[in-house]
Amino acid sequence: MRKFDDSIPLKLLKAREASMNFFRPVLQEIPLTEQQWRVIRALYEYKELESKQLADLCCILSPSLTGIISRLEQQGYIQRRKSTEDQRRVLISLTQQAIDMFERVSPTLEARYRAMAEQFSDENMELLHDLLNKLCKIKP
Amino acid sequence: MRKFDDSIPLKLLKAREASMNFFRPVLQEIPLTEQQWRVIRALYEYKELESKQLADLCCILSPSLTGIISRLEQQGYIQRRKSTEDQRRVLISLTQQAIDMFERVSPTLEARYRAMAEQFSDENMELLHDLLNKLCKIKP
DNA sequence: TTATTGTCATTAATATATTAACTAAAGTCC
DNA sequence: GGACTTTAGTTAATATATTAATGACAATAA
Repeated sequence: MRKFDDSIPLKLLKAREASMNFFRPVLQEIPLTEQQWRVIRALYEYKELESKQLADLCCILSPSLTGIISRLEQQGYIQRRKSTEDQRRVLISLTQQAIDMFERVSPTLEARYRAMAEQFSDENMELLHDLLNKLCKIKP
Repeated sequence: MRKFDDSIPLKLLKAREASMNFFRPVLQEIPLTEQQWRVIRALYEYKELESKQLADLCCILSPSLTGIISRLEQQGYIQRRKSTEDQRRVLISLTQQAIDMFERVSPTLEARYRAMAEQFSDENMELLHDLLNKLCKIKP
């Protein structure tokens, strides 16, 4: 039978942990959680997003996102407004404070990312990106 | 600057989600959570483990494991005993009920795993295993 | 227009993740 | 032996994950 460690989901989890070890210390000093940073990073790039789009991009389920959003709002990092056309939709964007914080912190994280890529090798990096893209497309 | 989607940690997360979609429905019918199954699977293979070893194998932090263990114990799936040499250590093992359940359910999960591997291709599977092993070894 | 159906975000309930603090039991040094 | 340090497991507090259910709004069909 297949051995315990011969499991793709488990290895994906462990590999993610290994990669996150490069970034966690930086985020802890801000302080921001991993998920909060993911949300902020998405909003920095897309400017304004609906809650559902944000959840999909960040791979966070809606009920979790509701809490993350409200905590980030309390910290002054994001603002929300209701869509004028569709009163159900909520549009979310970063505050200037968040933009400033992002631009201050991201160089450090980018440096950590390069350190990780260097240790892993750019070639493996590219290979892994491809494989993960393919894996994301499989459907049960 | 690096784009939002060009992130290894995020892709590892999304790939893991895609792969777990093959197994979640099976586990939900037992019902067991993903983490509970990971613990049971490890114990089925290693027979008896200390809490710390189990945490390391399953990639679950000790405080989380404490809760998972106590819930599995309540459900009659595991039993614990104190080590005789070192009174700090707790040794955990499956009950017969859990062994029976495991042997009943695992064929279905193995079939799902083969379906996943087939869709992804065995070649990609092997390549991904290698890359993830390498990635697990990097240190900040 | 009304009744039906579907969608978006949230709430509720439970399980897990994360960091810090704590307890009990070993191990170490003197 | 006694003070110090370390280790295994747990508890505490907060954040997130997961599924089900809800409320408000929108789209659609009769």
